[in-house]
Amino acid sequence: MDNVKISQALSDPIRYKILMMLVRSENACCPVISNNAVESPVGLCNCEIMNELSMIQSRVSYHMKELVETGLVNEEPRGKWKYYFANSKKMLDYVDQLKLDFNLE
Amino acid sequence: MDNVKISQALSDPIRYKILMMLVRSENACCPVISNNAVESPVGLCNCEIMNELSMIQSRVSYHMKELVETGLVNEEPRGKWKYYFANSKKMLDYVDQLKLDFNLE
DNA sequence: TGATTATATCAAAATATGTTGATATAATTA
DNA sequence: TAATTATATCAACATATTTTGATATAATCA
Repeated sequence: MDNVKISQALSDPIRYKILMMLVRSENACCPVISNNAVESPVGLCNCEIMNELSMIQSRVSYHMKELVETGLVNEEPRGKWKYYFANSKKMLDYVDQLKLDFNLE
Repeated sequence: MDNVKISQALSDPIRYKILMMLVRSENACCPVISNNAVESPVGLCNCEIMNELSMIQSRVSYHMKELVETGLVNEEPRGKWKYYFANSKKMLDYVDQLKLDFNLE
């Protein structure tokens, strides 16, 4: 089921942290202009996540791919960068399905 | 973090299904009296899960241990049986934490 | 154009997780 | 008490996931 796949995506501490970072970056009131990505400062690119979490590049790529594949994260290539955005809709769907499956609330 | 551990518990299709079974068994309006466990028909024992899912005994034991360790499931030994109960409180805590971490609603 | 920069992908290795059959423990029943 | 039943645990194996370093691709910059 879809919720099992999403749980699996959330079950890695690095991916969980990355998701939180994406959410925060999108909710920042005054988005930071970083890495020359001036036009659209929301979202984070591979290299920003890499620096933030002190991870090597291929490791970041791997985890971002996992997140994108579940639909929890959307991507948008911009020049030589790739920007990532949390997909709140998907997260809400996950939560709603949990409520149904486990009779919550 | 706690939510990562819980996501990991939910990331196995068998465990996810078992949790749903426990929730359903507890919400049944007319609990089924099964397997001689007459006094307290709610909850499910190892052997019932085993039969229901056609799994060998050690496999069920393994998954129940995982679920109990996260707190998603509580156990109560009764005679030679062990009964399991979904812990809705824990599930709600999980959902609430998701909402906080991912800025939902 | 050539050098640089950002990301993707791959194969190998490391690590973690799940499954099985065997055996152990402990309560129950005959 | 002996046989039966339910569950736990263990070691071996199978499978899946994560990490790494190397190499490839493609956009940008000088």
